[in-house]
Amino acid sequence: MATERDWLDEGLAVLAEQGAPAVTIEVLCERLGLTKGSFYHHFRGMAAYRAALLDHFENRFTTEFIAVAESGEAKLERLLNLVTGKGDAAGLEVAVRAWAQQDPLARAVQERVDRRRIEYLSTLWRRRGGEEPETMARLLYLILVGAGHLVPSLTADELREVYELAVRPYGRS
Amino acid sequence: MATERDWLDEGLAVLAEQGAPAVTIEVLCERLGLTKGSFYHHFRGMAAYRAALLDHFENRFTTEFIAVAESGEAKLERLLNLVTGKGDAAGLEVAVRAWAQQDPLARAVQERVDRRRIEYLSTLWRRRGGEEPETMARLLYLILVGAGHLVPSLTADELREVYELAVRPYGRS
DNA sequence: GGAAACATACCAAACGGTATGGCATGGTGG
DNA sequence: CCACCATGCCATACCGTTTGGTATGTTTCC
Repeated sequence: MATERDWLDEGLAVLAEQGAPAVTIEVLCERLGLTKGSFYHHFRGMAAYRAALLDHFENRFTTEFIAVAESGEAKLERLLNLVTGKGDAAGLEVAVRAWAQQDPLARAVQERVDRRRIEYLSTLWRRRGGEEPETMARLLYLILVGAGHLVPSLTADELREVYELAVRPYGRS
Repeated sequence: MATERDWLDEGLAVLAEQGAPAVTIEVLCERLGLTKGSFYHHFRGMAAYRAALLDHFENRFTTEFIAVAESGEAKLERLLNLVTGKGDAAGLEVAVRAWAQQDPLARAVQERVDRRRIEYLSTLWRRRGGEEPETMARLLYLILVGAGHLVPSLTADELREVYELAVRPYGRS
């Protein structure tokens, strides 16, 4: 028995592994072990599903982005781990950005996601008493995004070096 | 009358605008105003074309990356312009990175491209007498990559601010 | 010099396979 | 009864590939 949430989570997984064009009803059905009848019970059609999927992505990966960082000290450290860390988060980002280049709706979502994340980093930096929080937030975010796209990925140590060089005058966090 | 080079340039354009899955023989033929017979005159088949396309990309967008920077003073400035500047260069980067996630050959190409660019930035920084050239090269490159993926793009001024903040202790270039 | 053979670049059409979204019907368990 | 799902089918579109043919040079060789 599958819930709507299951369909959406599986969609994000397919997105991360194979990109937006691979997110089809048949692929989802096969991976979930269900059939099309089930899909059409939960969603009006493919267009509605895609919209719901983007909504799901926006909620999970901005809210979660912030929530992970907020859950404890060394917030920036946690964000770095989130980028290098668990498997397909980076792949998902890559896939969505490629999707955003072709689909206006996906682009709108990506735009909100980027803006909200940068805003959060800005308040985070301001909270620490850093200077130029807006620009510094952009710098940190560009590093995060870049690190998620580099081939091959930087090692954790290399990324830490880069990060420390970027925040040089302020020391570690 | 089309040359093999025309097919490859058009392929890069399709790649930048619509992503790797859209690079099909039919799409290329329509855009070039030619037919499939012409395609099969120049290439053995789709597999051979894709390999040639990746090769074409690697040559143009690493060699060109370096050549643009080397052609005059203020080399890092020129690289920034290359990112924000002319149209679909950023879109091409996004598309190829998405492609690299699914195709091993594309991934190998992307890996070489990233490595060569970082190596070049490293020598550039070393030439200026900067400290920690390897790490600084990675920092600069992550900013470039991140900037090319952000939605919406940073303005030229915003990007310049970020860049100046990153190289803070060394002043402008 | 001139005909024959070849090379280059392209066109038109069709084929075979596959994937896809969509839907209609029928079943099952709570 | 109804949410939930299985099965089966359709119509379509797409895509790589093959084949055969056209038109224009270009070389070869008697």
